[in-house]
Amino acid sequence: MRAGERRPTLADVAAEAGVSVALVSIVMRGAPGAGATTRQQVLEVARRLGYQPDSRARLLRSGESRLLGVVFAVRHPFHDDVLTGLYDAADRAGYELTLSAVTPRRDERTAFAGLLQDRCAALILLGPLAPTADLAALAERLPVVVMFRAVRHRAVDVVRTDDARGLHLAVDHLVALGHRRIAHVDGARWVAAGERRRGYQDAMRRHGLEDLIRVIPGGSGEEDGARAARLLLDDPPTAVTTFNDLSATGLLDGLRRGGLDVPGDISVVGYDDSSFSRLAHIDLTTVAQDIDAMSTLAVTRAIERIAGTPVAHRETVIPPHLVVRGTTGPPPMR
Amino acid sequence: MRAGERRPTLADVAAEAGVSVALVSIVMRGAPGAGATTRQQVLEVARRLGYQPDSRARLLRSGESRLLGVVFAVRHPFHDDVLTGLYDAADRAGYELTLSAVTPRRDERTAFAGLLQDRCAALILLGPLAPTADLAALAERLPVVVMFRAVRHRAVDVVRTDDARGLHLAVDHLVALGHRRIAHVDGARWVAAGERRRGYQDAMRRHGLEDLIRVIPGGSGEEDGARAARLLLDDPPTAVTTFNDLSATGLLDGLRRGGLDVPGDISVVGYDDSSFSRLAHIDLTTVAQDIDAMSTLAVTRAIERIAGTPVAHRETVIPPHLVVRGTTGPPPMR
DNA sequence: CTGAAAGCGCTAACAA
DNA sequence: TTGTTAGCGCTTTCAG
Repeated sequence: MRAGERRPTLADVAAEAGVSVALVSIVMRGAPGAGATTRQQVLEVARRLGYQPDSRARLLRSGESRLLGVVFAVRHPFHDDVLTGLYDAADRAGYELTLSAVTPRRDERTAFAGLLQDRCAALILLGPLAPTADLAALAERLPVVVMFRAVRHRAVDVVRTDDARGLHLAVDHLVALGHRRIAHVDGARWVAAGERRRGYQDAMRRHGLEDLIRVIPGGSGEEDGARAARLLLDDPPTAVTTFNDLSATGLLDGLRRGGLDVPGDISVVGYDDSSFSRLAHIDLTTVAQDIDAMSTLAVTRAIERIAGTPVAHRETVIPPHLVVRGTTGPPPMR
Repeated sequence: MRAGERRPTLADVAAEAGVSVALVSIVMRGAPGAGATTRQQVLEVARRLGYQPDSRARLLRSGESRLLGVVFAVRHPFHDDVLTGLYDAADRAGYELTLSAVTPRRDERTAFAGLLQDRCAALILLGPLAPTADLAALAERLPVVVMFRAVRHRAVDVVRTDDARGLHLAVDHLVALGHRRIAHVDGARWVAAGERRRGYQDAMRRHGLEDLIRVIPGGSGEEDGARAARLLLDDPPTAVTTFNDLSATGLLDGLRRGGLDVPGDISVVGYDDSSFSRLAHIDLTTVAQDIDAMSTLAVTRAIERIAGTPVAHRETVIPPHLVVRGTTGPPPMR
């Protein structure tokens, strides 16, 4: 960029084209009310001058922001896929996305504040950890759609997966293969951990296996899975469901180091269908959430709220599906 | 959000506090020129009304944007770490970041355009794939800092890793362990692949191993690594360097399936220190880039350009370092 | 179909 | 220390 050069404004284009600014505005927005010839000319001048409309001024004047703020967390491979879906959905709806990341050194509060100042019309939060009260306070100011987490508050919209059903699918799959001694590695206090644990317990009961229910303390990291493996090695079940894929990979490694073959001796099911779960040497059977559907739903819901459309349900729960890969198979013969 | 409720403006706060808008503006910015008592009062009213300054109006008026646009790609675990570093650096410098993602269905052009409309003061691009001419055209409009890629154009600033040196480190490490037959799995046409390949070749020559230079066609994905493994199994070397971690994991899997022990029979070195390379069961020796230093440098450079500070070098090249983990060891005895 | 004028929420002169 | 005033670049009436 050469110094001293000002970016061209509407007025510059208007002057150069010999028309009024209002007309240029009409042309740039593609709004009706300009002759085809004039339109061509203006467009040509704008291109030549390298004119870029200033979205700040535009939004400021028009009052409407058509801007959706998204808060996501880095190092969640899962969120990357969601962003992809959200961009698609926003694009289809004629909205822009503005992103604010949560990083190890940038908390949710900061991420929220940034978006608030940008005058987003609504916020979409991916698996926020903030207490419900904070989310409710936010929702006081603008429509808030929370994804991948249940929030029991009437001001907050929720689009999440039926996590209990996810574990039903996992257990059903294992039982169909012939497993009975199925353990679950828990997700501790993480978002959705409780529902997944209860899903596991329900499913076991439904199959008449309540006496074999076994919940192992865990967490969201690989090391949590590895720790769980150590706890299981003394008396290994024939199959394990887990809170998430990362924990499952740690578990896999721990079990193999302990001399067990997967899936020969023991089957493992993850949760999330993370990108690394697809890697050939991990090849994890896992529960996948329908990210595209959920993204579309979240954007639609946000826009409905912005428009003030009455919405019947605050919470939308999407069924997950099972992706069967190489870490599950029949139990070993006795 | 209850419908019909307008967000409070400066004027609302001023009216409520019984002072002028200018004074409120001064207080909200923390600028000098307001009495302590008034300041307290105004702040209190603002808090009570839930006033949030409108950064768009603020920026529009002040002319300065203090906004850095960042283009990153989704599904690059590496970029997550860079974002973390960039937020830190921007925060220290008193700048805001606005993110625009490249996704499988949202190309770089679109990502650039979005930021341009937001009137960023400068752009930071993480490993852009766009041709140099496009980047130069962008740099015509505002300062552009490219990271993780060499761009030979006087209008574009570059902060990148000395990738050749990265492969020198890898080869030196392997040679020190006693390896001589070291192959390199190439990154095809990807950003930086050429320099890494040349780094490998140089290092081999420096160690008098030019006759043992062996470049295997590859790519950036796991499947490329797996394919390379098949090519190597006929006549395996004792060590392999790779274009990146993902390719290395595919290679690892392919080699192990082919009956080789890593690192007993063959050592493998990745590149990037991706988060998954740290997973205990992958535990990949890899070349790490100094992300924090590079992030700080990129932000600093962008701000220098915005301010019009004369900058001596357009290109800053940072040395990488080797992270030794479990996939490298001495070559097998003969 | 086109132009003139007002004002979005804010900051920065300047005046009081 | 405080208030008044004039815009930033744009959209949006409302006249012509």
